[in-house]
Amino acid sequence: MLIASWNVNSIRSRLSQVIKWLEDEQPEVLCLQETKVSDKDFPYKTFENIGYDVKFYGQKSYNGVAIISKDNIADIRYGFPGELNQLEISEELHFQKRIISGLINGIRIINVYVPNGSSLNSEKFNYKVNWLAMLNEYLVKQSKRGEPTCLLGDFNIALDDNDIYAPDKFTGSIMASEIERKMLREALGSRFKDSFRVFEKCSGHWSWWDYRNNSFELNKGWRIDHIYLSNNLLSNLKSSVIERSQRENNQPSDHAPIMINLDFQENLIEFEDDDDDIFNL
DNA sequence: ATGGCAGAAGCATTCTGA
Repeated sequence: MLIASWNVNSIRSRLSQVIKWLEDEQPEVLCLQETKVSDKDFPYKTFENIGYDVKFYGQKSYNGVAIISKDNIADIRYGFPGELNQLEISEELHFQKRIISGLINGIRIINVYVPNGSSLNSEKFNYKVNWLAMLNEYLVKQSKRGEPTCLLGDFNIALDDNDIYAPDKFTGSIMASEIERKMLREALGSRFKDSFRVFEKCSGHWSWWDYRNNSFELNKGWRIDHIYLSNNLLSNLKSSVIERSQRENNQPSDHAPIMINLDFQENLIEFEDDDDDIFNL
């Protein structure tokens, strides 16, 4: 079972590239971030035409997440608990669509687009810190359910110095500060493992390259897109890769897709739903 | 310290991203 994640930086601009990639790679699940489109304008039919189910949670211009799946997506959660049922949010608050979750083949998929945070002394950084605290709470609840869980997306955090092309230049600043790393580590706890680091311990593997300064050509990148697995899925993990070649496309996203392969031939999932629906209050 | 590049909104230019 192939499960992938891709920050596409506008699904409408990247639609043909994403469709081509789905047809070539045939993943069972692809999670998108930064779709940058209102739900009423999401191009879901293009995905249905090639055999994928689509669930999306977006807004005009900014943010937005989606789950694309060959198999049925059940028990969908839009946003954090209660978020969907809040009254219409004012313009100033600029309500941000950054998390969507669903159950696919017995696996809980949690797709996140963590705020960037701009700079450490900004109001946006406070928002990022608060958002990570909400994610922590969400994941604590999730782990109590015992479901096999795959947490993936654009985290906008390089957890380790070897996730940055020039750690001496960036460690301590936005996406690599001690407070962000601490908060993400706490949210992950001992509950989740970074699938990529199961196989690859070295530096030099990036998922994002800035559009500016010839960053891709110079291979100046960061690894800020991650796929985490709950411990009860680790024995099924066969590979975890970054699809770097997609960054070479014409008019590419600034992120490359990332993808894992889970094999259930030997270890079948056994999980009983306890119907304790703490997420839909 | 600032800008580089790209996308959306919307039609000139600003805002946002990372």
